[in-house]
Amino acid sequence: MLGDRLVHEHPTDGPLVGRIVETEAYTGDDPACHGSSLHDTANPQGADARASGLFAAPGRGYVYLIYGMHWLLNVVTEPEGTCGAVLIRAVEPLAGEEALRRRRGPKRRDVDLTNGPGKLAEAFDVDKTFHQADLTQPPLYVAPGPVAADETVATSSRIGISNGVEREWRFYLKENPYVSRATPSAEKQ
DNA sequence: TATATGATTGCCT
DNA sequence: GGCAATCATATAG
Repeated sequence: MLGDRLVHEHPTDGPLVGRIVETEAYTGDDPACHGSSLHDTANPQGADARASGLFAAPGRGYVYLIYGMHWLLNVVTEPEGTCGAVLIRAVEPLAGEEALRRRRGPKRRDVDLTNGPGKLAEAFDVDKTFHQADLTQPPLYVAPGPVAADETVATSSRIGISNGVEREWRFYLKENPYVSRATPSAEKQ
């Protein structure tokens, strides 16, 4: 999904477009995944549990409120009935920057608009509205895009989790300045 | 029904 | 570099 475009045809701010430069993967047998407990135990398709969205059909949105203040945007990737999704952690603004900046606040630097999962969700006006929405159709969708020849896809362990840390399922474009800097040191290549 | 915790960010020292 | 904000979901009583 790196290089793909995240497009939000916003009703008042016009088209907002970002290039995906950082992602993380989560699946059902992964202790860091919200659906893993369901995977092991109860009925996975339980009606309105938060994590049930992870078992939806591929291409659906999985939007999750973390720490009571930030929305994280995921795209469900596994077949219906299987738990799995990709977290979009950072994008590079391609269009609608004025709107992104206005929503994020006037004193944000360019890079600070979208270089984190909570930041990009706020900038793109993504919230629970898009939970389980179809991300192959407007107003919010992902369109295929290229990775340039001079760009390097790097991997590392995932950020901000306490389980499954050993899995290096974070993918990002190494030279891109819009990749989140995570917590200080633990950057790998 | 009550309490603990997290796929984060931003403001504090 | 450290910590508070704030709420949906999970787990305990």
